[in-house]
Amino acid sequence: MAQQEDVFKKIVSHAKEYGFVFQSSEIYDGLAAVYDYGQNGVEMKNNIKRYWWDAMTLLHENIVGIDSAIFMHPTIWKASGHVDAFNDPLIDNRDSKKRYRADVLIEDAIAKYDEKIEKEVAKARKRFGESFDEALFRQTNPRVAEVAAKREALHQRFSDAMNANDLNELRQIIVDEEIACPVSGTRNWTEVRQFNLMFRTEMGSTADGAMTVYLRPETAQGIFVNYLNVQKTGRMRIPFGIAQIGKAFRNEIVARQFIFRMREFEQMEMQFFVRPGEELKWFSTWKEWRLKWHKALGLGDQKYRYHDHEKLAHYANAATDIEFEMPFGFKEVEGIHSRTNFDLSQHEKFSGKNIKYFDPELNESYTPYVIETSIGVDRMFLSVLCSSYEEQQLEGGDKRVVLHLPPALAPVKCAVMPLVKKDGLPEKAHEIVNDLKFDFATHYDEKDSIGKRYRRQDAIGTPFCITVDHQTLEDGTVTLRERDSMEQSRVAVADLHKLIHDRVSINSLLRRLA
RNA sequence: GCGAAAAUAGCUCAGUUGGUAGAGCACGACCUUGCCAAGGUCGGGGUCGCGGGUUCGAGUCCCGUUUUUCGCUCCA
Repeated sequence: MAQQEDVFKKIVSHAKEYGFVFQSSEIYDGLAAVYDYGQNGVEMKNNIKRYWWDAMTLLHENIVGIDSAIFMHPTIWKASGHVDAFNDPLIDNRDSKKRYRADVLIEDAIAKYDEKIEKEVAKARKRFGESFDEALFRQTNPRVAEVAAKREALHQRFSDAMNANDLNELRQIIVDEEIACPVSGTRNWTEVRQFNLMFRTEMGSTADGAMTVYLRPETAQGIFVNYLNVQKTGRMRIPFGIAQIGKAFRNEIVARQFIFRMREFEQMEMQFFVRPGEELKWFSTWKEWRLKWHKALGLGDQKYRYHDHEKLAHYANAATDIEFEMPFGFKEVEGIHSRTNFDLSQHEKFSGKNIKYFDPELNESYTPYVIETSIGVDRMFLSVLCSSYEEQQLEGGDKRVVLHLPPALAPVKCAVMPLVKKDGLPEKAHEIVNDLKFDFATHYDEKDSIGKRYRRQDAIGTPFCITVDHQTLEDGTVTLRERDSMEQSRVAVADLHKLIHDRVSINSLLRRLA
């Protein structure tokens, strides 16, 4: 395990050193759990997105894409349940390290006063028997009155603090009431903090006219609220799917492990709309197909496993994760969920609009059921990077660091280099670059020895190196050096295009899915 | 969020009870070699994460803070 963490550290360093991933705002000491993609990272990320997008939209005639806005009507997040899910003032006890909802702690304290009063009342009832006038007793008994006054004062203070959202006051109440942690029994509390899953901002440039809006915590809702637009304008028939790639934002309490859990991240989601009752059939179809998509990359079939959820979210009737073996263990990369008709029903309820689908074959309207496939682009990126990284021991004691990236995902497809930078070889090499660059990301490099240049390309995962030598000038052939095997073959310049294309195109990956 | 550790050049790191910031690799120019990295000469790059404090003097000691990593916790 310690060794694996070492490898992970090296991968993080490598990602920075070779322009894949940088800490955000680094010259200002960074911003927690936010990262930027560098010149090689963005190419690889785009390739991952292209592979997913094409697999979804080109290979399935009943799936189309959309690109919805990040800002959405705030009520959408009430309907989806996101607003209520995380809106609690929380406080930690430093001794037991338990976290509590501050409002619940205070409500318990109020309840204790009520209990005290009830005890007094019960005692009195016992003492006076039949003749006991409970209402009069509650009004006149000094002990009850004292407790009731305290209870009322606390209740008032509490509701004022909650209404004003005054977290300091909430904490002060807990201190003043001498509320202790039920576990440790101590009163060693942290500050009260409001935990919000969603990032908030304001729409409207004047303060009084502004409306609170949220950065979307998932892209799925943009699909749900548009599904009928797409269905009608695209003349889609159930079953059909809508795909989307886009940024999502979550104010994670703990964000860790490099780009695995970030506050700003990118999702690739496809929502598949089906007839009620057929959702589990489609769930298993997508479960299988999505794994096939992953395995086609050739990172190693044994690195994947399903993790079926036993405890299901309230909206789901089946859910599974596709997990990938990262250096820090098997981790979720993609989720496949049968979301029932929960989201669409909620939007129907909150919007008051009829968004049912009319099924011409059944001649009836219904709210479709939804199968969701949701994959994190950044996690996918990390899985590709981690499984591709190798420190290879070569014969003769040499070492090289090589990224065995799936060629279709590699940021640079080929590098062209003159064996020496004289005798017209650089000119010839440039000629080749100027032809290949229309179809492939192509590098030119003439600095340092040829071996060193090969190693540099290995470090960013370039599948092919093309070397121009004196023979090239005579017969129009070059050496084509392959990244993983380091083997070289003599090929004609005229054949380069086809040889490279067959290996590095997204297309070559897609064909494995057919 | 709690606890622990770390932060010095692009990367990996050294820096003595506190006394003028270093190495290797990487980077740039020129020369040399020419099919699997580390030949020569010269050069660029660091207010030692940031802010205070102690001291004649702080990379080094103290406090705070930011970021990262690990464990717990939280979330899904």
